[in-house]
Amino acid sequence: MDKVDRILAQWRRERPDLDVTQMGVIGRIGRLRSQLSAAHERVFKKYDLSLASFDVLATLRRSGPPYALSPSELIDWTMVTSGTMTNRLDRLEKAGLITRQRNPEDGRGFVIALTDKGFELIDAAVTEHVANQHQMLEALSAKELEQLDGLLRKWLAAMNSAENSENS
Amino acid sequence: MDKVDRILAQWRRERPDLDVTQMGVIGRIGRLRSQLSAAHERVFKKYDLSLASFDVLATLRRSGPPYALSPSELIDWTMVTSGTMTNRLDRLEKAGLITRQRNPEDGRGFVIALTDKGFELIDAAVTEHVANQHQMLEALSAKELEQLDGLLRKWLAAMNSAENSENS
DNA sequence: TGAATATATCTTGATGTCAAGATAAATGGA
DNA sequence: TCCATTTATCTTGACATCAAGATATATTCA
Repeated sequence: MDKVDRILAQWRRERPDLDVTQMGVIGRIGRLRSQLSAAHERVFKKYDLSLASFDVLATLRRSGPPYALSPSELIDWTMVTSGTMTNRLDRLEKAGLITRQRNPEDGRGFVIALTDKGFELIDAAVTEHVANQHQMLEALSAKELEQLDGLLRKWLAAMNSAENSENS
Repeated sequence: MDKVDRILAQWRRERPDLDVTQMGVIGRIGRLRSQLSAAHERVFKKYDLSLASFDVLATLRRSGPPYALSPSELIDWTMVTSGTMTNRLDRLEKAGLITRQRNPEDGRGFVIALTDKGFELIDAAVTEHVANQHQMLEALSAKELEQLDGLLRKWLAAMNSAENSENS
């Protein structure tokens, strides 16, 4: 009987007309996400990073040489708004982790690139990050992990197609 | 091959020394959460609510008569800081959805209670909210739902106990 | 070629959140 | 009784985010 179960029990008492079966899974996703975020932040802080800055640097790093993308490409990967990305890039530039140069082939755009310092920082951080994620999932067996991944993948695919069919 | 798969593929190419198996599940939890939030907000907006205000009103509603709790109790249920709760209560009070009175039995504390308007609003909103959650999970069968819930529950319990054993 | 439209990014203003510290009241001994 | 500590809540200041609008450049097609 965890906190989510207690919430469901309260609703069943107060609103027996509602079927709150789905609320458990959805509630657990939310709680899990915030626990996972907190666990992630502990590693990020060691490198003076936030989830926001890690996200951008990691996207540049895994894109491969020359470790450079446009703000628009970064927006696509990270799924934030353009205003948020501008703010993230401002901070990273100030910290000397990225450079921001006009795109010579498109005067509207910029090229965001990792500096050497940025490359080294994210490379070290991601190593520890991955080890940390291993720990977070220690409680589940390989089989359970695979099962969970399958279910989440299916659900996510359905959510995405529901969202897309909305604006048609 | 969804976006998460593409991210893993990039890491495997760029950092073959890392085992990124766990990153898939964790990434999907995050993406799912933001899709679910967005889907929730669509209903909340119809009632001029945000996730933040819905959260507080729903906690009061499901606590049962007299639909009143202290800020501390609300903080426990919603897992936000005291500063965040003060801010949420300020807005809800201004909107006439709750009242905030000194606790006659403890001069340090307050009693937060639903107004009639607040009660009616949250009761209508939660009805639609639950129907909305049904839709979000349409893609999974009852069996899959149960399986998913079991895995999430196990994982969450492990994360919680890991967190608690830290501060000991 | 020029005007209309589309695209890339930045700016602005409002919200929501947290951490740390302030304030006031309650409680627990000496 | 009275001081030290604890508890409940609010305040402050810094961030991060989004939506909407501004700006500048590119593209399209009449």
